[in-house]
Amino acid sequence: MPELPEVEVVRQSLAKNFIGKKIKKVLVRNRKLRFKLNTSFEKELKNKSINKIHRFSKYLIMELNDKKFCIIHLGMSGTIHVVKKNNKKFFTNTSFYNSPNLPTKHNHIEFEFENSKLVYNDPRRFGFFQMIKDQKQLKDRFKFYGPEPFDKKFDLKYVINYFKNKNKDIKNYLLDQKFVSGIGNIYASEILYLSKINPLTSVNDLNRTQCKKIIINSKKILLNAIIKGGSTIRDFKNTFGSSGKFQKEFKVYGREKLKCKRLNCNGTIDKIVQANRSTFLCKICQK
DNA sequence: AAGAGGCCCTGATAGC
DNA sequence: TGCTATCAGGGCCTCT
Repeated sequence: MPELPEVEVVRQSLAKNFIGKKIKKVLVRNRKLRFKLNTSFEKELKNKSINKIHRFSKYLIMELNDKKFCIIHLGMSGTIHVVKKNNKKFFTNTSFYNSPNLPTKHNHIEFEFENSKLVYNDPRRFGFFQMIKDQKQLKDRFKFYGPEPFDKKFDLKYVINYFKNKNKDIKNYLLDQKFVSGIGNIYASEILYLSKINPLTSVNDLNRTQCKKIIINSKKILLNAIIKGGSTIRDFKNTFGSSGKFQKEFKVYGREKLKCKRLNCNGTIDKIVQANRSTFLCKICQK
């Protein structure tokens, strides 16, 4: 679930709940995430307050009052849950999980605040937490990442220039974080569908108009997803990233063999595989 | 340098 | 029912 829009929705929720709050205790149940958690992790966070919560691409960046940062990546299956203290069992019993959306397994990391808890859950453990010691190190951490779709730098000149002498499929470039940051497998399909561009098209063969469309539609799709995510998540008071109600209306993703939603198109959505990942498209209206 | 492929890990689901 | 195979929204690393 976590592409840029989902991470942004999580960021907003975390900001609402934890800005200015002090981390009283850090509990780590499993250090073996995507990267093994440093032994000093707990100590570096204990008694620190959260000044701000930023986001870059699919990364959450917690800015602490000692000017260090804690970055969080949700990987494929990471979710963050907020548990409020008004649950009686909160600090007295480990089986406090009576929030219906909070899993009982794979809750690897918890930050305890005075009146609430942040719980990090991640079955596949492709996500990670990482401490960053200062602004400079933070900048270095992301120096090989391309601009976000919203970034002014992500313009026609940048795109055309980047595609020079390249010949991968456009779908793969949308997933390439060095080119553009924050787009994942779902929205890559959606962006190309909206742009009426076949995902198999080599970037060599894209004209200016098509490049323009990709830029505009990347912004459009992601912004819309943030708005939708924000509105659907509002009903979930303590839990973020829960499945079930967190649905979006995808035009192509997951719609294999269903009818193309474009007006006056008789096409059927196909599923193909590119670089070992599924791509959904309508071969009739995506040329 | 660019591009292809393997791999980290668990859980849900499909097929037999 | 229970086994095995396949697939999942990410990104890093290695090899060619």
